[in-house]
Amino acid sequence: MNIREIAKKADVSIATVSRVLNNSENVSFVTREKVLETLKRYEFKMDPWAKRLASKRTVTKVFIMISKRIMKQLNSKTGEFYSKVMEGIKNSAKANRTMIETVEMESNLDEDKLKNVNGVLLIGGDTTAEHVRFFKKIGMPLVLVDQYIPTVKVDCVVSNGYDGASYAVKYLLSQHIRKIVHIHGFLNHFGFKDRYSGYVAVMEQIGLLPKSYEYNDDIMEDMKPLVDKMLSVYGVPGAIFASNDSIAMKVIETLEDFHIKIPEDVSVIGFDGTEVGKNFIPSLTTLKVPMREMGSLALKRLLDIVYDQDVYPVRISLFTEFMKRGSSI
Amino acid sequence: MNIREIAKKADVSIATVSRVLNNSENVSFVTREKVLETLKRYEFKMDPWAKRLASKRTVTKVFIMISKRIMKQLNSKTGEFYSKVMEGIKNSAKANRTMIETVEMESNLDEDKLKNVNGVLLIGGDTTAEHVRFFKKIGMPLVLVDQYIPTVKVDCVVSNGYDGASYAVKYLLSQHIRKIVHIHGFLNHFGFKDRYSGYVAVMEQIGLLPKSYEYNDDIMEDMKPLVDKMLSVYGVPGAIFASNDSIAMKVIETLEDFHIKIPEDVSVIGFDGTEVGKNFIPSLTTLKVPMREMGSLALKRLLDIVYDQDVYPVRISLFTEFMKRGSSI
DNA sequence: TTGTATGCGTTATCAT
DNA sequence: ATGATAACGCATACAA
Repeated sequence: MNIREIAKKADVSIATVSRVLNNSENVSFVTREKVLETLKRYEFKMDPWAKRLASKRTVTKVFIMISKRIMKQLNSKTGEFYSKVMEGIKNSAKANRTMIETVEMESNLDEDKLKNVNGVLLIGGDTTAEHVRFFKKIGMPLVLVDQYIPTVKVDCVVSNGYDGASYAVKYLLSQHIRKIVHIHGFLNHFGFKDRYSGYVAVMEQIGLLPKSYEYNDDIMEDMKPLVDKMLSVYGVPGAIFASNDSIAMKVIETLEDFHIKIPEDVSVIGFDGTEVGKNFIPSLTTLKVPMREMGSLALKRLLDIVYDQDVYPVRISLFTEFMKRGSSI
Repeated sequence: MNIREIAKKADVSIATVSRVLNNSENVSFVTREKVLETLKRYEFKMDPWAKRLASKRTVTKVFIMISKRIMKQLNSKTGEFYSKVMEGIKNSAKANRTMIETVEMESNLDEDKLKNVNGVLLIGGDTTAEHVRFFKKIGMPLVLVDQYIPTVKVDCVVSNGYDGASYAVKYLLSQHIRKIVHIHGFLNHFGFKDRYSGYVAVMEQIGLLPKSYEYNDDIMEDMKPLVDKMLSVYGVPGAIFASNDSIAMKVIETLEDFHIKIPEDVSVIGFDGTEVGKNFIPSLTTLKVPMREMGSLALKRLLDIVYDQDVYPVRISLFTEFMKRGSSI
C-alpha cells in the first residue's frame, strides 16, 4: 500500500496525500479528513527509504553540541578522539545532504534558533540529563555520542568499554600478570565508568583485589604524586590499565621518570586507539574504538529518528579491538 | 558522486557501473578494472536508500533460526516473549519485501540451502559462538536477537537488562525494602546474566548482600524446594526480583502455597512485560521489554547489513519500562 | 558484453 | 486548494 494507491482510494492526487502526511497547510479540512481516514483504513506505512531518497533534494539541518571543555581540546593532541568522531559525523553528513552546525553546549538556545533544526547530536561526557530533558521537551530528535545516561531513555552511541576493559585484563592475566592497577578519569563520564566496571568485574571474578586511582585527565595534572603513592602503598604493579590513551602515555612518562622500564617492568594498556598513541614510544598497546564509525553511526541514527516513524530509543555500543603493541608484553 | 557521474567519468553506462558494484558476471575484465579505478578515484559511496528502494523489486530472503527448545514453547504461555519478537520480525519483513523462513537452529545447513539466502537472524539464548562462527565464515550477514556473545564481534539486539534490574532494585529500596532476593534462570543466557549483574551491582553499591537462587525456567520445575530452602536459610524476604515474568508468576504461586501474601508480605517483580503477567492475579509488576520492537529492529539492522556498506558490528540495547502493578508495593 | 529505458515510493516544483 | 510530473540514485528487463 503506497501513497499512489491511497490517492486512488481517496480519490485525490498523490500530491495531496503527501501534503496530508507532512502536515502541510494547504489542504482543506474535508480533504484532509478524507485522506486521513483512508490512510488509517488501509493501515498505510510510509516507506522510509523512498522518503529519504526523495528528501535528498532538501537539506537536513543538525546541531552538533559540544561542551567548551571539549571544544578547546579539539585541535590539540588530547582532542584526537573527538576530532575523529567529528570527522565521522561530517562524512556521514556530506553523504546525506545534511548541514551541520557546531554549537557550544553551554549556549542558550531559544526556540527561535531551533526553528529549522531537524535534530541534535550531543557530543561527549559533559552531556547531562538536563540537556536531554530540554530537547525532549520540545520534541527535538536527539542522539548522545560517547555518553550514556541511564535515567533518561534517549538514543546514544557509545563504545563497549566494559568488554574492552575485560579483554585487556584477561589478556594481562593470560600473560601471567596479576598485579594490575587501573588509572581512570572521572567516573561520572560513562565511558570511564564502563571501562572501570569491566576492569573490576574481571579482577573480582578471578579473585584479585581491584586497585584503582583517579586522575584528572582534563587538566593533565602532574601524575607524579599519584604514581609515587601507588609505588609506596602498592609497590610496582605488573601492569597498568588506563582509562584512555592520553592517560596511558602520561603513565608511561611518569613511570620512566621513576626509572621503571616499559614494558619490561610494567605493561601499560590504554584505550581509544589514537594515532598519537600508535606513534608514541613505546607504541601503545590499546583498545581501538572505531571513532569515525561512532560519529557516522550517530548521525545515521539521528536521521533514522528524524525521518522514520516508531523509533524506539536504544543504546548502541560499538565493539572495540585489542591492539597489541610495544607498551605491553 | 553517484553512479551516473561515475559512468560518465569511466565512459560506460550506468548499468555497467551497477554491474561492477554488484559483482555481476557479465563485465569484461578491462571494463571492470576501468570502472573500479574510477570508483576508487572519486571515492564513490553508494546511497543505501536508493539501493534499497530500487531493490524493492527483488525480494530479500532471510532465515530465522530458532532452537528446538524455543520452537516448542512458541505457542504456549511461556513462549509469549519470542512469539512477540517473531511478530515484530514478520511485521518488519512485510514492510520490506523480505521473505522469511523459520529454520531449526540444530539443523545442518549445507551451503546449498544458503545459496540464495541474504541474511540470518539467530533467535534466543541458545545461540552459541559456534553458530556465529559458522555463518561468519561464509560471509553471511548476521544478527543475534536476545543474545549477546562478548567473544565474537557480531551484531545483536538485546534488552537493557542491567539498567532494568537496577531500576527494580532501586525502586524496592525506595519503598524501604532491603531484604531483596533474586531468582534467576541459567546465567549462560546473556539476558539473565545481565539482569543478575544489575541486581548485584545495586545491592553491593548500597552495601547489602546479594542473595540469589537459580531456577530452571525451561522445564518449569517444582519451585517448592527452592522457596523452602530460601525461607529456612534466609527467612521471608521483603521482595523477590525474578529473571522474567514466568519465573515471577511461579514464585507467587509457590509463595501462596506457603500462605505468604503478595504483595502484603512479599513484593514480587518480574521482567519482560508479558500479557499473561499483566492478566495474572495479582497483576505482575515488571519491566517491560519492547518485544515487537526487538524483532523489527533486528530485521531492520539485518537489512542494513545486507544492503549497506561499511557496517561496523554493534550491540543494540533496548530500554525497558518499569510497570508498577499489583504484585508489589 | 554493453547500453537504454523503466520503475522503486516519495517529495517538491510548477501549473491550474 | 489541488493536480501533474520531474526529480532522488540505483537495479534490472530488455535491446542491441
